[in-house]
Amino acid sequence: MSPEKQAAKGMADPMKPRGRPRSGQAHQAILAAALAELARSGFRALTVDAIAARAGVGKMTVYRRWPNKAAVVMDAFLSLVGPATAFPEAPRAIDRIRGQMRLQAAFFNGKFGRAIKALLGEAQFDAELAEAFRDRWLTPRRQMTRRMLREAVRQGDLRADRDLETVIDLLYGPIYYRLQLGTGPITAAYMEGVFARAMRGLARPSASA
Amino acid sequence: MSPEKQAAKGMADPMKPRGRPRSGQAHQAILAAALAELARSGFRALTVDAIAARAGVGKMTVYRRWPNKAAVVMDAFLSLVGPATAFPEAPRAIDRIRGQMRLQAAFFNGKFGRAIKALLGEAQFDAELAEAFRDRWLTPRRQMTRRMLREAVRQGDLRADRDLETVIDLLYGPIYYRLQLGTGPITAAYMEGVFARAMRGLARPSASA
Amino acid sequence: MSPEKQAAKGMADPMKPRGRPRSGQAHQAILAAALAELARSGFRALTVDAIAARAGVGKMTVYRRWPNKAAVVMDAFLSLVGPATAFPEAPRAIDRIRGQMRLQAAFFNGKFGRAIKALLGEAQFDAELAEAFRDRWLTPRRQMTRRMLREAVRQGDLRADRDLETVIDLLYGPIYYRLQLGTGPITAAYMEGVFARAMRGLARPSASA
Amino acid sequence: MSPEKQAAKGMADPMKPRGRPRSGQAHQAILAAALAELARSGFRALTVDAIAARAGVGKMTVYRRWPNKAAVVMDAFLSLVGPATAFPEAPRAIDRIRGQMRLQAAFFNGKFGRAIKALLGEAQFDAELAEAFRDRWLTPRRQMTRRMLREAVRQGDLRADRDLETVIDLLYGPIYYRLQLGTGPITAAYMEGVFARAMRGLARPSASA
DNA sequence: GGCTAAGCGAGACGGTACGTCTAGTCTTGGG
DNA sequence: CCCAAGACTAGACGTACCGTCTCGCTTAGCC
Repeated sequence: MSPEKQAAKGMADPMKPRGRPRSGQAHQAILAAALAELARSGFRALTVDAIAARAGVGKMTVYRRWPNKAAVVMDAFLSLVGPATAFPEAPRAIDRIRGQMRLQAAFFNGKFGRAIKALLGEAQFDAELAEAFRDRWLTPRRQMTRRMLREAVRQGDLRADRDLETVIDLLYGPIYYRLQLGTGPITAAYMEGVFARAMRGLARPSASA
Repeated sequence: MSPEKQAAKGMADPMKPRGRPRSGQAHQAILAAALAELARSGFRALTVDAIAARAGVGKMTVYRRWPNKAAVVMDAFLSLVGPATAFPEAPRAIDRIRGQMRLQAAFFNGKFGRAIKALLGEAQFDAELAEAFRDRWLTPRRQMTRRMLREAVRQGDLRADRDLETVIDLLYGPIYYRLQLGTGPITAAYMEGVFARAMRGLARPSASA
Repeated sequence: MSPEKQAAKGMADPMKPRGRPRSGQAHQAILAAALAELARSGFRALTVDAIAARAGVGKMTVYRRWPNKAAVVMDAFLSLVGPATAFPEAPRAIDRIRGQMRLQAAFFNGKFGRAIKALLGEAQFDAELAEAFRDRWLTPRRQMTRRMLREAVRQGDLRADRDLETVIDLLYGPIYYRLQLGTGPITAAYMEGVFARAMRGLARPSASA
Repeated sequence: MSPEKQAAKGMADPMKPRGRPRSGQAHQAILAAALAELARSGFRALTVDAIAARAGVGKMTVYRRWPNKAAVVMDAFLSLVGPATAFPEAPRAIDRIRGQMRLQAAFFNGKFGRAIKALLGEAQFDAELAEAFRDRWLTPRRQMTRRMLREAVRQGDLRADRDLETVIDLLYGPIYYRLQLGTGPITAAYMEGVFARAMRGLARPSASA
């Protein structure tokens, strides 16, 4: 998926590189073009020819670096959004989580939301793409969330829980669900609702004995 | 999407239908063939030609009834699974919900799970398909769940909640999340975990005051 | 090809016709529509659906009377031009032939020329159509020409010739040649040139001894 | 029609050609396959898919070079028969013409005759195809005939004639007429008959004064 | 007046080929 | 060995039209 992985195909990694070196300029141009085409046409209508043409690059140069169209677009997307949706600063970890959920809601509502939908949709048909999505988008964010959750437990705001994965799913599942299924708007208020119910629980206090 | 909607395109709906009526036999044969091809090849590899050939039907007969391959397969899928994943009987509504969640987990693990993934993925690119998915798969199930939730409130097991939509998202979001993102297996145990945490809440009892 | 031939398929020709009789009105409407479509779209672009629609007739009603689209158009064409291109009156038969050749030139230049081209073109792929063209267009005209030639021989203007077929070919071959190959305009002057050279011969008088 | 003409569509003809050059091998393979399919199935039944498959070539490669199926087959035909039906050697030009007419009769009776019929038929519906037929089949042959006719005049066998076009039509019109209309067999004897009558003329010697 | 047979307008049917499109690979000449 | 350009194979797509079939109805002659 990544250029490094591509390059590793040749066996002579530590050897001195021969011939004309790859143009970093081309790399950037391709990513930019991919992003532009993604915005213009959406994922499906977008063609590799169009990306190459817009980048002023041969198609071969694209395929030398990425195995297929989905991978290019995925990389373009990730290169762009990498640092976004961080956890805002706050004294209590629980508030940082809540803040991040609000940020994510805003994020999912813009054009990035559409891009994520498309990429995630395509990933249903392409295992490698799905892996890339998990490894480079999802996992880092879950990692961060896990850290926050542990901190919140330490600070006495959350119960200790052996299975943080499920906890994360409970908090973030609903937002992806709405994004993909389109059952309603993804607003800050909605995220607050999810957060509050997840914290407090749905059962009547007396009943859960 | 559905044939009825198709037919409604003509302006003279209440008029008596003229000409040779559409063959219900062909309709059924196409749906069956679509299902068979879906099982054999998966959604992407499956072709309309193959469906038509297997159904012993001209390609035109397929395209006369559905606008594209996704719509056919969606209809085929829905015609099959329509009645599945019902709420099992139980004295308390809250237990019926939990039971249904376990059933759904099983359901999502089989070939239906793969079909749903594919359909849901495709729906990210096709608004009409997305609508069909919502209207014919999702909405009826949410409707049913809503009824169950109200019953559970009446029976004193759940808090009253003005926003049942969010409650449903909290319960079912995680399962779709795992299905689509592949972050872990969808087991009965997982569903129990989701259910339990959603009921009890994540916060330390004292903290949520 | 003709309706009579169609009707003769049943074995009980002399039997009294049963059931609803065929509508003469539909027959005429179809021929008229075929002609109109021929003028509008040319032979290739013209569709049976269009003919039927314009005639306000079901497609079946067309196919009950003619075996295929070429046959309809051929009939439409012949019904129209039947009496045209007759031999003009003149005291000497040789002049009637020359006159008819001039008429034919004019005829081939109009829209009928285009229709003949198309019909003749199509006939290269359809034996039945070719037969119809020969039987109903060509043969009657050749018959007439043969009679004229014999008369001209009797009147002392032509040599006696055992093989009138070749003579006719010599006179009329060139006009069809130009029509089909498009090597030049089909004018009255051209026809005169053909006629004159055919009469007088190409060889130097002394040389042909 | 021809590949050169195709290529000329781009505006930068004198520019150095960039990118991978078109494969001459593919070109030849397609023509050969087209010929084979023409022999096997006839013009109408022959499909572009079959040509491409037999040539081991993608359909796109066919359509990149020719605008439609008729154009391919025409090119294939012309590339094959280019040099055929030459004028046989003889001391007197008039005999060379007569000899060529006999050769042409033989030629038109074989499978080439059927191909010419089909191509000529198709050309009635396709102006470009007709042009190709004229430019690459007909015109060169007429050119040659014109030269022969002039030589025969010089040798004293033919009258001088200002309008050689009409003379050629008189000699060759009948053969195409029979080929297209099917009014009789195209034999050497028939050609002799045409030739003789054209030379000597049809009129009674005394009458044509 | 009812019966039977065939024709009627409409339009769906099976089939087949078309010409277009895109993905991903290969091949030029030049850097 | 990389690059831009663009041709390559492969194969699905959606459209078009052919000639046939089927529906509910009408129109005739015969009983």
